[in-house]
Amino acid sequence: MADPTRARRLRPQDRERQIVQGAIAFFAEVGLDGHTRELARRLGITQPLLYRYFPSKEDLIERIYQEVYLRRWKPEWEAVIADRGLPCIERFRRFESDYQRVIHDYAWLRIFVSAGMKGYDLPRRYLGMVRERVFAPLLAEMRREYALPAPDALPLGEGEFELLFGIHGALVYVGLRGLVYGLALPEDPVATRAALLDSALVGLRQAHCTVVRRALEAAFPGSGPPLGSPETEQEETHAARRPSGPHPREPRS
Amino acid sequence: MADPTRARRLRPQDRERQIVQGAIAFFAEVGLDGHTRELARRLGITQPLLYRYFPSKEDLIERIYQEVYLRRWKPEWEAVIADRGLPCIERFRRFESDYQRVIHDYAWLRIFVSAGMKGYDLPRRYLGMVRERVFAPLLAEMRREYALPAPDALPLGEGEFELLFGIHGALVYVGLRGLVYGLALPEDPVATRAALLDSALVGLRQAHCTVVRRALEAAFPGSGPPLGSPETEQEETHAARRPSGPHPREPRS
DNA sequence: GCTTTTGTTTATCGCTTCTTCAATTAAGGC
DNA sequence: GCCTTAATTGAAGAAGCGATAAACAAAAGC
Repeated sequence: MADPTRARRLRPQDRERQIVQGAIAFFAEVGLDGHTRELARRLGITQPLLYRYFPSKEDLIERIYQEVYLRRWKPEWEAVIADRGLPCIERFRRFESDYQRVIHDYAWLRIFVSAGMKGYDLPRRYLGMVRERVFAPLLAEMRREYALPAPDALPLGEGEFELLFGIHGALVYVGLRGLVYGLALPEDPVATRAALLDSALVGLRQAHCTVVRRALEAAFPGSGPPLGSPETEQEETHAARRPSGPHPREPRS
Repeated sequence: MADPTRARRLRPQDRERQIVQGAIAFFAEVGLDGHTRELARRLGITQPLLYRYFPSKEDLIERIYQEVYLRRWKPEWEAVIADRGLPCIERFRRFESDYQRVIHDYAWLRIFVSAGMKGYDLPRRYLGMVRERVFAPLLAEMRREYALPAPDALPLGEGEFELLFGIHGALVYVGLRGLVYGLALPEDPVATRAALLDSALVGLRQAHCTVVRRALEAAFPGSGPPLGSPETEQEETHAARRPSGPHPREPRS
């Protein structure tokens, strides 16, 4: 007879999938400190059954990493960066547009943050991948497109990465505010991020050229004419003017 | 005789301060799920002594909120926003410059994130303060400076707040990467944020005018000439051109 | 110097944690 | 319908949690 308190007998493959999916939702909600007993209760199974499928809580979490982060990484992201049929700005726009759509996810963001808080190195490794596989090649392509020195002549600088991470962070923050800090999400987060992204991309080329030109000047003082073709030579960026700029200075730093 | 295993007898005032400071460092490191026994061990006292000073763990945490967040809020932040002797962009620059210096702190950021993960409403309330006490008045001042409709004629829109939160988030992300995700911090985080901020501020006025003009058009279709004086009438922002822009479109959204 | 006050610890309660192992029960093959 | 296989559970161990009460010990007052 059907005992409603007893879990239906499933094929191991199905049970495992159920556990993994349930664990993702559960740990996303309560953090990686969540208790296995509570997880089992939510799944409608007993707690020892979890240990039939995963030798330890840590193994289960490792599996979650595979499922949520490594499996959702798209090689296309690296491909679009290399696509010389598009301007670099557009390549970056497409990357962020899709990347943010993937990570703007309750489980993705919250487990990522929880792992960071617990000192696991998943977030460090993952963002390292973004940096090395996406941002570094992109910056090289931007150097090329903007007629700046190649990375082997002038290594990619921290400031260049920060330009990309800055835009990246602005977009991630939309999700953090809603999914971690508990504020109301924008009515249409995708459109919000798109608008933010477009608006930030406008000044990227200019800022990149400025950063590289300054690094170049620091490395080879007084060498040659200014590099990097600002094809629409607008006003110099605020940053460049600041030291002797027209704005009133702060009384005390 | 001095028993090295026994805690020195302190004035309650001193002991309390010691506990609070120790608890801030401790919970920042391990998260708010940290155990009171471990906290006591680090302080060199016994665990029940904590309960002499704080009736419960929750009370101790509440005290930490006072100390780390409410006490560090600066009324000057609201004052600088109202200072009509400065351009709005400069007011915002000064606010973020100092605000980020305050929150770019191991304990500040990590306890904030931990509280968010645990569903406490501190982060929600705190960011609500930033929104209502800083961003809302600033947007009103920007409307004024840029000759846009006042908020009582056209209420502040989500998109305007997102412009400010976008820049804000880009700066916060510098700290998150280092203090939560475990990546190497920039060599000089203050300079990094300053550069990021300056670079982002360049396009803010333009973007704000665009957002408001669009909201205005949505509210009162076909009413009058374009408002908001783009005194340096550069190219329209990418965002505005996008729907029929010259860039190759993505094959499938 | 003795007493009073109070900062601090020892011992413990009741509950929960992750994990294990033998017992139980359901499904599949013949 | 029985038997084999294996999915699931009950019970329990060892350790840990927040919190409490009584005992101890160091400083302060007379």
